[in-house]
Amino acid sequence: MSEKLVCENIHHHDESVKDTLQKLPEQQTVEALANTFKVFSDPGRVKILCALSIHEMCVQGLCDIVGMSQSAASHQLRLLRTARLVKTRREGKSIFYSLDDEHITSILYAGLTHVNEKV
Amino acid sequence: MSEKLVCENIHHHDESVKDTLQKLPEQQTVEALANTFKVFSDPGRVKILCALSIHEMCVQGLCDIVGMSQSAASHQLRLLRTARLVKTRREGKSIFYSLDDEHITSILYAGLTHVNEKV
DNA sequence: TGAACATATGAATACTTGTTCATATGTTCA
DNA sequence: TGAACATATGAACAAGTATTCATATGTTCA
Repeated sequence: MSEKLVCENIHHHDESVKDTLQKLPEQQTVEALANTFKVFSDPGRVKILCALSIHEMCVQGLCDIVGMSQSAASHQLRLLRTARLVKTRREGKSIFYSLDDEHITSILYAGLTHVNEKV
Repeated sequence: MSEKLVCENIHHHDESVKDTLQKLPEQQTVEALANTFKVFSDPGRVKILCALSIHEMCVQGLCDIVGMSQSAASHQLRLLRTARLVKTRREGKSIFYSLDDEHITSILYAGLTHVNEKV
């Protein structure tokens, strides 16, 4: 495909590539990683996750907090559920959402550290 | 007032919302967070970042590693540069990319931990 | 039972994003 | 200087995504 682009003086350049390719995570893992981060890539969802890292919350509450319509929030919550980032619990008419495990918080924190540094 | 009793349930809900709203990061921060994670939400970019966490690399090398066209890689690299996740260094005709700081690796690791757990 | 409430879902739409193609910029070396 | 190489960029298009509107499901309580 891109043979034309392959560098002529291959020596150390090619070595680095080979070496790096070996140490790289598998394609499957890379895709799972990207998919995980994709869930964190929307302000609404981040806000939901932050809220849930403080307190479990019903859908109405989350709507109030993120300023989203009930429908929009519900769609996003389905995404979060599918990604196994949140779990639910029914209490009467309401359904309470909470984080599925603590890794989620540590991902948020890792991001926060970066964000705070760059300001 | 007698209505207070009726409102008791709502209050409980409302209290959580109020409390959570206070503890929540600012809107600005939430958006910065989401934008940061958005950069990690593409398999190509994740692969690039993983590669750079192992070794600095020129564009050609990155193309080989991620299996992207030169143009596509370059566009993605601009994104990474704009997000201040990578920095560049020129050496002759080539431009070498490397991670801008170590937080990036820790974000990747936080994600990896989650991904590995869910398998 | 049915009315009121809480949440979920499907379809349509407006918006965003990644890639490609063509071309431009910048560097080296003969 | 010009030819060859390395990288960057703009425009266009295809694919993905978030929201809205309308409606469906499921729960409680009178």
